[in-house]
Amino acid sequence: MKIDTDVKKIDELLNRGSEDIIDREHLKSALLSGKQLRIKLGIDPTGPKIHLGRSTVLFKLRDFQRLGHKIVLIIGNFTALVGDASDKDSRRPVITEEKIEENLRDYLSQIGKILNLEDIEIYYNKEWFGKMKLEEILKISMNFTAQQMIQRRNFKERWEEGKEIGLHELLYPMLQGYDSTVIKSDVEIGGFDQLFNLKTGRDMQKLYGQEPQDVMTLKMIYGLDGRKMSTSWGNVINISDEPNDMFGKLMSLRDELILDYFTCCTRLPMEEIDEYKEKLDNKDVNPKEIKKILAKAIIENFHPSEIAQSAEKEWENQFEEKELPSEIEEVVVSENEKNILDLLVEIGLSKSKGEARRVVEQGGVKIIRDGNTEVKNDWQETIKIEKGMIIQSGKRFFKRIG
RNA sequence: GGGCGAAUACCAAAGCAGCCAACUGGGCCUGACUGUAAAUCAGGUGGCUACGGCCUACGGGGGUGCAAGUCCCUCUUCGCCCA
Repeated sequence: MKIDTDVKKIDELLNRGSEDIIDREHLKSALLSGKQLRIKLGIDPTGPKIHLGRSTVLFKLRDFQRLGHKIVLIIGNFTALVGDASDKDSRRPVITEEKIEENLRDYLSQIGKILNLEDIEIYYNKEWFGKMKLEEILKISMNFTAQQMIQRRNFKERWEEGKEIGLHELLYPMLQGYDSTVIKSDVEIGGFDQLFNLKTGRDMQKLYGQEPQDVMTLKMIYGLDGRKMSTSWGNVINISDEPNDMFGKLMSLRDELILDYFTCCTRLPMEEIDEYKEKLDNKDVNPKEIKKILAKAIIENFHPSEIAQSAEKEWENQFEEKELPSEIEEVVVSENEKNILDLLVEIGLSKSKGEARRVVEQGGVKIIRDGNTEVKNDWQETIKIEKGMIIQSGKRFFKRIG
């Protein structure tokens, strides 16, 4: 494949959404040289789903791929057993091998939505680490000191706070760096918190007599609520989310985050994004309209554009026109009448009667019959069950009696 | 090997015998406002209930006592310090 050395594209590649690049000049001239570069990304298969926050590196890889460079994925099925500490302030639980296998299957199909998997190299680092001898590991370790490893910010913090740091965690950057020597990477990219690991890769390559890779870390994008995007916070958008769902989540994004999302999670031209920025700054538009464009653009990364369109329409109907969602799950209730709390629990809108009672008392439950909406706030009420009636709990949850 | 300390609900963290289904903050849920938001405000956040209460819960087990997250014993796990 021919390597694209268009300066404009290369500049965008280097600047868009990136945080640190070492060594920037070196990387730029490598990209301009016309030589095919090997771009490494290490993947730690600890969770089954890829969220938007973690997808930014995949978009960046795609940029490299589209210029004709070779993507090399390292599946950290060995290092996952150790557990990288980059994004945790306390020790990550060690994950079982079976679990890793399980996650892995899902992973590739999700990655395939962004990258062209036909033209990619994939390695499992268990291949080499599984066979490595203790002697060799010790030899490598001799080249690093505890002080060096502990410099890393989150180790330092944990050290100072008296939190534990597993000995194995100290080895992690070294192992990740060793991967780079095996696959002879020219560039390694990673999230904003990967800088230390990536730099260790440079050191390792030097030790092995290779030219050190250039490294690029990407800006972090925040979760919906402005905190770091993390599955355990529940503020994530997974790239496998249903389009309608994804649209709704993106619309509830904080306004301040709009531009970052445009930059990092879409590939709309920067000129266009700058226009949006200007409009937002001048308060020329309702930010809502810009968010709609964003939501569509992000969905189009993963789905055909008709689907993004219809997600938008669905959202507008439901939230702007206050119409019912076009698809409501049907449930069957055998009785003719039922106490409202029992009903809510039975059809799955509440997980206990206590919870149902709270929502009812607070006016969150509505019954819709023939287009007439009735708020139910008496928890003792018995509801007559009719086919086709709709029960709504809160703003977002609906069930239809079938 | 020795010493000390900790384990509380989704998370963090109070409580140190009765007023504890457990302060407070975050999260989450509901409502108001709004741009669907964010911010703000109000309410809620174990289960069941004949709405009087009842049951289950403060790492596990055992004990003292009318009464135990709260005291004692023991086990487990974790942290810190000394060697």
